[in-house]
Amino acid sequence: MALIVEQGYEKITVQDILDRADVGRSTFYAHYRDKDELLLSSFEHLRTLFEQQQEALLASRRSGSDPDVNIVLELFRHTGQHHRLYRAIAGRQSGEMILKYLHRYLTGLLLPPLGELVRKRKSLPVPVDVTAHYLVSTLLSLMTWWLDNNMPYPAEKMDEMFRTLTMPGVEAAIGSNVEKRAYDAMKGGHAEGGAKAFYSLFIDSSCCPDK
Amino acid sequence: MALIVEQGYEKITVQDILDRADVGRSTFYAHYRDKDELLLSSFEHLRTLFEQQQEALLASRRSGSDPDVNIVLELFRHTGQHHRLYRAIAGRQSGEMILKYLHRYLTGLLLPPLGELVRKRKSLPVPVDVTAHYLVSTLLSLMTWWLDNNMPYPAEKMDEMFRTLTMPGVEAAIGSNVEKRAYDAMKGGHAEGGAKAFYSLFIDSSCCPDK
DNA sequence: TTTTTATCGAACACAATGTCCGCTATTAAA
DNA sequence: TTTAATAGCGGACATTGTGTTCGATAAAAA
Repeated sequence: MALIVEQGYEKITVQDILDRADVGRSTFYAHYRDKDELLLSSFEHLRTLFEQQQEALLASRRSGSDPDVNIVLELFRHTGQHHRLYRAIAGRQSGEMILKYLHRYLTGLLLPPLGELVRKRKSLPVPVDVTAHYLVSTLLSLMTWWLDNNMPYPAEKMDEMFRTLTMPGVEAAIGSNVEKRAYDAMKGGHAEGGAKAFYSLFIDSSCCPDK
Repeated sequence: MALIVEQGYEKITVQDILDRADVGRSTFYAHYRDKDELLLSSFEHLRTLFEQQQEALLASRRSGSDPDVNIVLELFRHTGQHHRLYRAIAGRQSGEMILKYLHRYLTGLLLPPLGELVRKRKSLPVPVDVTAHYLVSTLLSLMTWWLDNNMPYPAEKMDEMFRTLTMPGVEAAIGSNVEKRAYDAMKGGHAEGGAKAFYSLFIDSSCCPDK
């Protein structure tokens, strides 16, 4: 991870990793097929950690008064908590391989609730897959910016900015007017109770897909 | 370009290029330092072509009744016109190098008018640099999607979708309310006359920076 | 004590990069 | 038309990086 931030993922050679980790060449290849697999496995650890924490959080909230979990906020919190690692994974110096992986993963997270939301509508100003692609790209680009600039704002502020930028547009894109209240409530700082349909795009109860 | 679409930029070797172009090894290195420089030079040709066309378009419009040029629409038109090349440059199979270059270029195009727009405002819900980063990433991601999916919609429709998705959010991000009319006018399909301030973000008269 | 397991380092084949040099067309100048 | 300059060709080469193999060594498990 340090090497990624130092010289960029693509430029790293296996020898660099060997020297830094003080490990023999054959030892490395006994564990990983190549550079990519090493990075992927590191990310997998973080991903399962995140999903376990979300599951725990969801369980604790289910008994409480507010059972909702804001996925985007939790993502910012999680990446901020492990910012040194995620800066390597999703930052400027990261590689294409892992960014594509992240894009797919986030799409899997955001697409189901979005699809559910537009299921009943017939014609949309913007097709769903475009909107989904847009949402994931935006989230990823905001995260990258945040991590690369040493997180100048708290996760909560980033979540707020993400919503401010994307929500009105998505609302227009899915041709919703019923959910106007959700956005207004959200903009006020906290959106509890009442308006669900649109806001629930990220207030998801099924955040852990492979389970 | 064909090789990029076939096997992805990163995987291409200089030998592949030599074989496909039926060119000697030393000939290649007499003209370009490496793979990157070859792609960059190809893109430079397209970029200057675009800027020249924009200049011509601007000159012809200046005499007419509507002197405005919609940069985003022109970008979609231009990339659509050379879609085979741009699919290699900005598509799924493209490399990180050129995408970063594109990002910088588009930022140079969109940042000045955006900065001009928020010059007078004191505090913003979302900082300008975040909004700029967001806008460029969104535009780039929509273009990539469009090219990779064989351009299922005309450039005009893509421009419309881009606006539908981003404009309301940007409006909220720069704390504008005066420009509400601009967005409404735009949403109607065509926004001529009247509302300028916000809409002019992309209706730019200084589209060719290096001049 | 014996066996299993993990690591090490050296060596190797292979692929790709970028450079060098001498040969040969083609083209432009003398 | 002859001559000189230019551009391209292709083979050879040093270098760097990749991924594999093998025998030796040390520590942990049986």
